[in-house]
Amino acid sequence: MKIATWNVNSVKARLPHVLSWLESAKPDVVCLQEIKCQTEDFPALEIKALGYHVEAHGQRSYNGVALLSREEPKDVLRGLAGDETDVQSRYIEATFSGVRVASIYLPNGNPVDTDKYPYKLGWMKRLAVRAKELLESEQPVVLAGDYNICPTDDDVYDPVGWAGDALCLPASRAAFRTILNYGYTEAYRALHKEPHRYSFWDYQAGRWHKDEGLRIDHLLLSPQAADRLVACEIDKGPRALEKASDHTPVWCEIGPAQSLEINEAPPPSGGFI
DNA sequence: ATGGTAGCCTTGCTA
Repeated sequence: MKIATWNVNSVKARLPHVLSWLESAKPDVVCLQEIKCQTEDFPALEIKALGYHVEAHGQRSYNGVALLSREEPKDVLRGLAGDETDVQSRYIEATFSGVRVASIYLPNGNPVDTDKYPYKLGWMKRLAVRAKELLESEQPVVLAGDYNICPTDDDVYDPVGWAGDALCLPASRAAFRTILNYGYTEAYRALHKEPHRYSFWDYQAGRWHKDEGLRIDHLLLSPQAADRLVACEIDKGPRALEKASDHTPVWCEIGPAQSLEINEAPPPSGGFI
């Protein structure tokens, strides 16, 4: 089961890239972020024509998340609990083949001396509560999305220059580690040790061509999902295209559920002599 | 060199 996350920076502007990537990469589930349209304006017809179900949670102009899937989603949940006053569309969750999958667009948090940063940390606290609830369900869970967090300096092209940014501040990284410490596995880092592999390159200052990026798009796996993790890759292809999003897809492959049965050898025969 | 790019349905905001 191939599960991908991709911040598309407007699903309408990126529709041709999304369609061609679905056809070439053949993911089973795609978590989209920054669809930047209201739910009813999501270009679902074109995507459904490729055999995908669509569940969107949008808003006007900003944010917005969606789940695309080969299989029909079950138990779709829109929005992150814990703050009834929060009107930003940043969270959607559903079950596919027994795997609970969330598409997450975590707040950016900049500038850090405004109310945007406390909003980010508060949102992460609510996400941690939900992550813990899901863990206690003991099902395979994949929390995928644009976390707007560089987990370590190895995930930043210029750690010194970015040290005071909301994506790199110690409090941001600590909030991210809180979720990992509950028992989630960050799929890319579990399988790849090499530093400076990125999922986002700013449009400005030729960052893509200089490979000066950030790794901020992550897939967090519960133990029941991590036990089945067989691959995780960053697909840089879509970022190289004309009219690209500033993010590129990251995907993981979850293998079939393992049987608990153990093929034991017959018990030793014979006895005391 | 204090810039630069992209998308919104705006003429500034967000990233």
